[in-house]
Amino acid sequence: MTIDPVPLAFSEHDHETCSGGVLAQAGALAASRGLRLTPVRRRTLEILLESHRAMGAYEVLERLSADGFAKQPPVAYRALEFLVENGLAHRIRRLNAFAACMHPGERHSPVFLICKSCDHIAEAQGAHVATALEAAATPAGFSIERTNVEALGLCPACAAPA
Amino acid sequence: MTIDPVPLAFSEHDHETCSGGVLAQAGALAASRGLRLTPVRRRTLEILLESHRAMGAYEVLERLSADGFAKQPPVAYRALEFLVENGLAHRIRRLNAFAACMHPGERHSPVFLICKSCDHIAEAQGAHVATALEAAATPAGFSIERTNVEALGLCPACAAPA
DNA sequence: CTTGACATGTAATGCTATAACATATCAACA
DNA sequence: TGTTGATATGTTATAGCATTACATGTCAAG
Repeated sequence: MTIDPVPLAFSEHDHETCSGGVLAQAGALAASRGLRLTPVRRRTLEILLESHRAMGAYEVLERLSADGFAKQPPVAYRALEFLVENGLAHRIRRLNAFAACMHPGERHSPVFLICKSCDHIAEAQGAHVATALEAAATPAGFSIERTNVEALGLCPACAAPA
Repeated sequence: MTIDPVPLAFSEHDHETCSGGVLAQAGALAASRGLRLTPVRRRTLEILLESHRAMGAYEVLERLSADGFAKQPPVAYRALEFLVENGLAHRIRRLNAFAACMHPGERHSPVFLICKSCDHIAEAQGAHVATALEAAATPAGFSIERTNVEALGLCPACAAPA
């Protein structure tokens, strides 16, 4: 599977299929890497996958506790950390929040497009951005390990006249 | 004045001249735009300019209160917000911190290079990054308003063998 | 010298994140 | 199969970041 040039996040789509597919990919990835996708972790990912929005850790925590998990912050933070570490979710720093990765297991340098109006988030192809970033860092003698690239703006639906 | 291709942040340099110059630029910019660079605001900028690091709001607040300003969070946050809004400082989201802008008044799409070892921050040329970002957002129909581009890694000094 | 806009002082609170330690679970191996 | 070590979870407490709300002060225009 390759990454869609146009992310679904901003379009009408069959979200059941969308999220289900990603969940399946995530499960397969975890299995192939010997990761332990435990109940809390899996459930956390499911919660993130319910929408194309970023959720704060405490919002996730609420949901988890409604499902019978403990309601202390570390529960959510640990699950989220696991997902992020293993490429199953992303941290959206601008929002102090987390979003499911829509392309788990695939090499991608995500660029997050954050709609300031509807709060939806899409993960765009950032390969060229990553290249440009390397080019900007190299003359400074800086070696990049990780990057955050986030753009705030308006998605097509919200930009369209009401 | 044009932007240095290689930022000074990661090199030995005459920091008095460096920060003094930026402060002067900032002052001129404020004057030309009719901005009120009040004592707290000016002092806040000076504090940020003392090093090429990002400082948390509470760290700035400590410094301000030592200079006789009130020691409540809004004091620091308001001054920092003013500086950021007017392009005299940047917010480094990865660190929940703030850094002085090294090129106030000049059009630039900053890319922040954050050394994870010495904590110094350089502001690199991000024009090409911005172009690539636009190119990534356009097919999604997304219109960008603001961006954050941050890279974590090692600066030349810290990457060099001890 | 009044008015209105902007800036600052101050108190209280809310949100985000982590440290530290106890307990439990699970897989590998003796 | 029982021990052990690694990993995961429960739980308490606290640290760190940020904002709301309202009172007070300052300054320039009219």
